[in-house]
Amino acid sequence: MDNLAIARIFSEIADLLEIKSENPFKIRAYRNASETIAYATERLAYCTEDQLRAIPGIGKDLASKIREIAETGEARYHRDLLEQFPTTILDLLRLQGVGPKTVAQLYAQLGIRTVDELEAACREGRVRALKGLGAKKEQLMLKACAERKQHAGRHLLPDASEAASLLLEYLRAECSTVTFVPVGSVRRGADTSGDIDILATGTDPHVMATFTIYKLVDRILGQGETKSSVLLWGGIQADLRLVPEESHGAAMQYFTGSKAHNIALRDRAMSRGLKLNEYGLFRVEDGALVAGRTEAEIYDALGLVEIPAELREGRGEIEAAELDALPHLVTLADIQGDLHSHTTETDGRDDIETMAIAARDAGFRYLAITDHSQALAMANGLDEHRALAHAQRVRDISHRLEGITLLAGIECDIRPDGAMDLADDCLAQLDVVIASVHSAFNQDEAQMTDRMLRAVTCPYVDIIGHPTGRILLRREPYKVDVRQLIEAAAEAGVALEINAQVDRLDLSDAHAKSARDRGVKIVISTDSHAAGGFRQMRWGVQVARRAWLTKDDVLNTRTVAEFRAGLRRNRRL
DNA sequence: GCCGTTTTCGGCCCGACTGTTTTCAGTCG
Repeated sequence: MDNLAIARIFSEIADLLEIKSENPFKIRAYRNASETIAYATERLAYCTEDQLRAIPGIGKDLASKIREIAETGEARYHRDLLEQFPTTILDLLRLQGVGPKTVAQLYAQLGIRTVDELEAACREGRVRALKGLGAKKEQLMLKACAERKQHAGRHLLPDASEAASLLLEYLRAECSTVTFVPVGSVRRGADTSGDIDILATGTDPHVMATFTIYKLVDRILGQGETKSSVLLWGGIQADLRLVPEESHGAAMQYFTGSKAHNIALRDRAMSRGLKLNEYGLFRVEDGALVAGRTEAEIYDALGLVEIPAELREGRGEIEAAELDALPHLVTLADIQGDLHSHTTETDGRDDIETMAIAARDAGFRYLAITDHSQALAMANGLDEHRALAHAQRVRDISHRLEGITLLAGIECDIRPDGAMDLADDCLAQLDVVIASVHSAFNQDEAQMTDRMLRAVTCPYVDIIGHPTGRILLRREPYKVDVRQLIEAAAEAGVALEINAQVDRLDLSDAHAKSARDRGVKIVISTDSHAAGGFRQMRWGVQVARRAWLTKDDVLNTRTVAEFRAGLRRNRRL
């Protein structure tokens, strides 16, 4: 039982208690604990009750529940709650604009348990009959249902990757003579995945049976000799395909995709009198096998250097490979610092020093502490006075610590009219300023674009944080004209952020590539709210790689001195 | 449910916005 599984159970308990209108502080205790557990560095299933109780936010009761989950895989309290409400009710809670009170009301008065039932009830005008709900709310709910359906069956990259690596670990242990590799969108590092694809090469006759009896299989969707599909616990589908040794490379290529890349590649094969499929590259005239054992062999036979999986999206990679002009992609090891983090001074979970040490342990040479500004009241955002005092503490601690440099910064809100949330003379005294939108998300495109362009013109803004505001599988980006934003950033010398939070990954790969093409510098930041957050850097780097970024394109691959020299504020001096 | 005590209860974050209201409840960040 890994930490995330325990965290998920606590989070579900919190959701269910909310629907029951339980004591809000009890709910918060479960939610806090869920986050703490998800971020914890050691595996809590191996901890004793005393060790667990030493963790802030985990008391007697929660410690014993963690032990119970570690030993039995489940908590009785959680099961009891689920008996009072159907599990599907939790899907309703994830709809935009639908909270616990509404879910409780919908279930109690209309018996609504699923998104489909809610959709039907809205269409029939039954929802507006409930107290506090009207026709307009019905429309919003219909829209939320439609958005949900659009995302149904998709999963965030880390979820899919984690499920894939557990499955691979199991398969490799059980069938040692067979080679297993992840393919599909997980191998390409796409920000969301529809399913997990695994390729097996070898001759073990038990491979398929081994796959379908995996302990996390919820349901077998299909089972054959060369292809099987299962639905895993948690709703992720996994497909396994078995191919003979001589087709390994061709199958890897074929099943890694993407579709657009494969079509272009097959097209190229055809124009050379060749045919490409999952079994190999063949000559059309006599059917002779030209290549198939490795991917490199296949690309080579098509006159191309091997293309990294992340670039196989049909965005010009074949043309670049033909000229041997593929970028040398940035790696996690190139990253020297992190430029976006929060502490207990606003909505972070750990203090400055704890964050600094965790960043150092994660391999970073520098860290910018960038807490929120005053507009974010719920996060206890900083006004000018507190921001400067906080900056002083950051600098003091930086002097004291070995092996890491702290930069005193801020994540300053961009107000709805585009003004900065803090005065210029305050921003001028900080080392680095990120400007971000956290309010009035529903402005129209003209307003939102003007707002962000105005932020870019502020001479003390160095970086635009999570520039489109998307929350993957949950919230559409705000309506900002990214092209104009990139143009403005290029002219002003403002960097754009790739926020590595797994449900943001914002900029997206496609936008980051446009920014790079226009010469805009990129920073990759974890936006860590706790000491465990620095591990998320890898997901941001994954986006950067898919965006064709090299080490030179990314500001935080530089040393701290080079980085500071490259900031807009210092260049204009 | 956790925490920190002034040791065994009382405090724990809140402002803006929206759609529903006629004074506010629910949701979001």
